[in-house]
Amino acid sequence: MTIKDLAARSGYAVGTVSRVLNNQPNVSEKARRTILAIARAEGFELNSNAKNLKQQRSNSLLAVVRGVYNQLFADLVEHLQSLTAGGDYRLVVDYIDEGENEVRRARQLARELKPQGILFLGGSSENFRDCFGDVALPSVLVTNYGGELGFPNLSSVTTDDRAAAAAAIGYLIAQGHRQIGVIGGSLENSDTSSLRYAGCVEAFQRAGVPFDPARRYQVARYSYAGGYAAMTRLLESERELTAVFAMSDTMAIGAARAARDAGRSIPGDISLVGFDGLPICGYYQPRLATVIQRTTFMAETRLRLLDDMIRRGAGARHVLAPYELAPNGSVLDLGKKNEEDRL
Amino acid sequence: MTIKDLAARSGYAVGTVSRVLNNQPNVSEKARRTILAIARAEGFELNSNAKNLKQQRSNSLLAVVRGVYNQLFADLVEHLQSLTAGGDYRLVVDYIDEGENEVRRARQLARELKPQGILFLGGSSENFRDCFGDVALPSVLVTNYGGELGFPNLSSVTTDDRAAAAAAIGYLIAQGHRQIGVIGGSLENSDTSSLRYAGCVEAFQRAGVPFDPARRYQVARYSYAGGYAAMTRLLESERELTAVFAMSDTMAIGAARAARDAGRSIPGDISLVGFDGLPICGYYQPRLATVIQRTTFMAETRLRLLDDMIRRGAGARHVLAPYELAPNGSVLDLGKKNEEDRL
DNA sequence: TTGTAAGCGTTATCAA
DNA sequence: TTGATAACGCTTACAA
Repeated sequence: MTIKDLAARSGYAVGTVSRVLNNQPNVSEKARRTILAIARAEGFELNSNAKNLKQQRSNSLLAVVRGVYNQLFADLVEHLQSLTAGGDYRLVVDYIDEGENEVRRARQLARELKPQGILFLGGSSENFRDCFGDVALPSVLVTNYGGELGFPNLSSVTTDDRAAAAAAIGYLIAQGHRQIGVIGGSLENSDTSSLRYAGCVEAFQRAGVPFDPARRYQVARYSYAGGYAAMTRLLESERELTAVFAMSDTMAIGAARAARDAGRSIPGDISLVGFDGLPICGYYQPRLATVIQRTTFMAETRLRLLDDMIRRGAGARHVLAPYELAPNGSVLDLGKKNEEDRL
Repeated sequence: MTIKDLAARSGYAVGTVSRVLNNQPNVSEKARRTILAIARAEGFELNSNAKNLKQQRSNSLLAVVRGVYNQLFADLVEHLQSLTAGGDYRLVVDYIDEGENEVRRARQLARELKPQGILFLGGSSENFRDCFGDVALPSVLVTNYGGELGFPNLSSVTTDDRAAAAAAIGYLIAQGHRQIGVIGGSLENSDTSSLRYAGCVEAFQRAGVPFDPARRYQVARYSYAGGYAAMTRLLESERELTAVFAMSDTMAIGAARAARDAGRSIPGDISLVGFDGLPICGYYQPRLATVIQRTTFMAETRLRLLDDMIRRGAGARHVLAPYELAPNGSVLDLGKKNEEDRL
């Protein structure tokens, strides 16, 4: 079933059929009704390959997700999906491993799919610096700040990772903790981790609390198992630790398991703060203190920025998403505890 | 950059270029080398719209995922993604809400994308009975048994939900529990829930343990919040409950939170068994007993079945995936406990 | 308001 | 082994 068949069946020419199907003007009501009726009866759908070929573009948005096991990305994709569901764009999601180059991948897929824009979930500045140059499509980088890259077609929506991490450390310090470990990603491969790391260091310095990265910063993959392994190493060498900040909730939960397996209680012996604000935080035992990233806001903003660039030719913008520190049962108030101990 | 340009640049004709790019025979080594060199240098990619238009099909597999917040599906999609990553197919993932009709959606998308096959994650027999008739593509239904539907182009890979649920209940009974609640999906909308429900009833009957569905079966959405709400209702009306089986790990974790918020301990007061075998089970506190679904096996089998149907014209097959009951800290051995109490 | 026809980038057939 | 060309289904000028 093609528009030719529709034309034959309706007695109109293909041009008219096409105009009707695309809601264009200059078509008589009669033609519109007749043609639509037949189309509906036959369950006719335009062939998007032919359409895209002709128009030299498709109606799709390409989302390249780097890091398959990242629960936060899953959340974001879900939001994106439901936001685009009714709209003008079709979302094509592609997942790649953390080790791969997301920009090169996007470039290749873009040649093939001719999407209208690209969304990057996760990614590293380095790859953008190296390869983004010849990507001409409007793009949005999520969970990474793209401001200093200076590409005119690359917007970004990201949490202020530096400030957010500093807030997490500040919170632990305010609760009386001084012996604090940090679990995060590799500082070479991950901008996000680097920014959060910088925020941690800043918070420690500001409060005059000593922090020896060589001993107290443990690199891990963003997964339960990664958090588990990192915590195990921390507990072995740093016996006097009273708190740990993990750069993702999944790592924090892995860390909690490791602590318990090592005979430490949460938060009795070790207080724990995560990052992301996944739904599980409120259901974990104890409820997990975390830095909430506003996924709904981020998803909406992304789409808006991208749409502005595509439809209105807007320039690149860089938006910081609000974050929120969520105190919870996984953190013990040491000040209070010491006071009670004195009594 | 099109193959015409490539032809001009290389001095060969488009036909030759096309043959080279598609690894076809009857091309001289020299032509192959020359053309590939230029293509690589220019970063040339075939336009898949034109290709698909011409070939009347694409190289994609369509995966329609029904139930956006289902963590198990996320797991399965990840597996699928990594399995297809290097291969001949491109995976296009589409997420729809639990309320939507997955078959109708697939039919529409199929017209547009011309995929080679369709994967359904989640779905209900009813929709298949109503709408699958005019879907001609090889398809695989996952997490739902499709055997009795009798479509020649619809395979299925599924856990034996009935037996698996019976095993979960049997386990609780073996541990001495007699007052057992069940949390699961709507029996009208979800085949999976219905099968698991039937397995529960069967296990109760076999063991001679009374079970009043009206009071002890609570319908919930497959989410933390759904489990929480269902558990809250259960605890209010059924004070003497000692154990609960939830038809997903997420619901089980929601239920655990509800129990604790109601002042009950896990597993001291309430034992808990989940379903799916998500990674979180081993990290939750206490570790969550569950019925493990073998996601890797399921993902691999699916692809194999689909590939057999596409490439070798194989008929529909219905495979039951192995499941495994994983006992864990969230279940209290009441027999043992009673014995200890006596001493 | 409608019809006609060119052309999008590719594959595949047939002739050379 | 290579080249020329029709065709895939659609959009869009342009003509009627």
